[in-house]
Amino acid sequence: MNILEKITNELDTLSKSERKVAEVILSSPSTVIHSSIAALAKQAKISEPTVNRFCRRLDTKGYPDFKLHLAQSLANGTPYVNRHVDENDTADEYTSKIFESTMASLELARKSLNSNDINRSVDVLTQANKISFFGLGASAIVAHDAQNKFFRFNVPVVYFDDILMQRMSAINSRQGDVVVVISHTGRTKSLVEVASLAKENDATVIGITTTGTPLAKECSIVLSVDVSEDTDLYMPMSSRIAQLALIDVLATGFTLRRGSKFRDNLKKVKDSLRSSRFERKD
Amino acid sequence: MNILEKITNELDTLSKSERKVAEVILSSPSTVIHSSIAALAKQAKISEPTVNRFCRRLDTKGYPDFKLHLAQSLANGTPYVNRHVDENDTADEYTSKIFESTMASLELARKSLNSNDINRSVDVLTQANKISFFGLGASAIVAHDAQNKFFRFNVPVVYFDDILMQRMSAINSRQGDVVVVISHTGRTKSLVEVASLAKENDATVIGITTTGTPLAKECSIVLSVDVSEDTDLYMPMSSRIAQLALIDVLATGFTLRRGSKFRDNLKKVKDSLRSSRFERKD
DNA sequence: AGAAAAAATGAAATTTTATTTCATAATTTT
DNA sequence: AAAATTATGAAATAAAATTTCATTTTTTCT
Repeated sequence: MNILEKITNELDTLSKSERKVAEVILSSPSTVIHSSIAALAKQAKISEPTVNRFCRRLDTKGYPDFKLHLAQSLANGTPYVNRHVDENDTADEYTSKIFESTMASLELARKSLNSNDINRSVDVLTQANKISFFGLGASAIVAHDAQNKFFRFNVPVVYFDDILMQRMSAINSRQGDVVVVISHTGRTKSLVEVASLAKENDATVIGITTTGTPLAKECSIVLSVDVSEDTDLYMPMSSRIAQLALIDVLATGFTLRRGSKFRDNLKKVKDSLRSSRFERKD
Repeated sequence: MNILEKITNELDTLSKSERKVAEVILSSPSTVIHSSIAALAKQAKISEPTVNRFCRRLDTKGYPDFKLHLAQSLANGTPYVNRHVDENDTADEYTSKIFESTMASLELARKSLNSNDINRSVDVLTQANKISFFGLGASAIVAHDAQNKFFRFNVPVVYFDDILMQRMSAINSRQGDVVVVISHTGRTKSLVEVASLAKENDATVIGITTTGTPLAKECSIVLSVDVSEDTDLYMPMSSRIAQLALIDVLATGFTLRRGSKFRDNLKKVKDSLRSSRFERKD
């Protein structure tokens, strides 16, 4: 844990003099890491042993060790955090906030993913007779993207962003088929039903959704993508990006499982697009 | 600069004994931050003053100060970098690599964006009579996503991922229309043509592409989204994610420009979806 | 190659910094 | 209000880092 947070937390377990030390440190931690124990004691108007005791109370070995912890906390700079866009933000500000929040979400999502489930998903995907990706709204584009990727693998793949098509497709699915259902909320009724229908028809259902949602309960494998809420502007933002990163992971797992010869084919697919592009001069 | 990198850089300006110190530090920096100068000297089999001189040569005030720098470098953790997926990676490894590369790309993309251009883009978007988003392949999903977002704003918006439709739409465009053309490579012939057609017909053309591409040259406003190459598996990965983040930025700018009353409407749009979802228990 | 100069190195001394000890002061409990 | 507990700092001690300086090693220049 960050030592600065720790100081704040334990502020009330400290004695009066120790609190003075804490206050000096909190008010200007970057100065403190360059101060000797004597200098800090003087600034806080207490004695050196008090500083020492203060350090020990925070589970450090002594003053130099404490400074080390402090230095590390300061170094952590701005780890990406969700920063909310504010009414009066300049373009620069909201751009930074959005990019940083997105990065923070990716970090969170990565933690919520379980490599075991990814492995199992890659297993079933590589062995599938047919792969279908279903999503609605913002998740539709994720399904769309997945189709675009898996299509390059030369496997039977479809995507639907239409409730009825999804339903028909789910009903017609069979053993050996894999249905990937994508929904951030995991509460979209029609998608939950589609998942359940596909499962009844013996398809393997992979859910890309948040942990513990109704959709998660209907799936054979759940790939949990937990991100902080997309509350800023009432529209999905980070969630779909984290889902796309997961699609990349699945696609990568797929190609790795298929071996190097398969990857040569991918290169051919890419090269086939060349004639549609303007040449690069460099 | 990271002190570990600095040590590596200056390795050949160091004397023989100092290099021994450097090697011990590089091989196990986390041990060193808990060692005294004597302990380190002993481990490197040199004298204490040598350690001290080593520290000074790296522009630190002395050994304790050096340790502080070292601690900070260690705390910085792994700044996100592009790490390439390897044939023998485990699921955990390639998942981490993909997420981290994505984050690294977002960081890069954010730097390549110019807030002035964003501001101008938001300007023209808020004043547009009609907005069209065009993309092909992986960029098609970005266009698709943009439509999804801007549709909520209750403005006339279309998206096309079909060459002919894009062409027809471009030809029919007029003053006051905004055409957003999305292409990572910026070299897709048909898209460059579409951009040029739209421009000839007096539409404002916003290009979401890499700096200095043929597409960029045809646009009224270029939003440069530079990411490191998506070379890993011959398919677009980070590029489309960075583009999506940019769409979020534009959508956010749009709503901020429109004011708070407009945002209440967005909430209504979101709430309208509620009945299609299973209730949340919490 | 060999002498002179320069640079590098470490032992010992010194200085700085941190910690411990212990007496006293402040606070809490009874 | 006395006793017990806890907090505090002065002084002593210990530890760590730095400086000084003599010695060794390396480099440069005949």
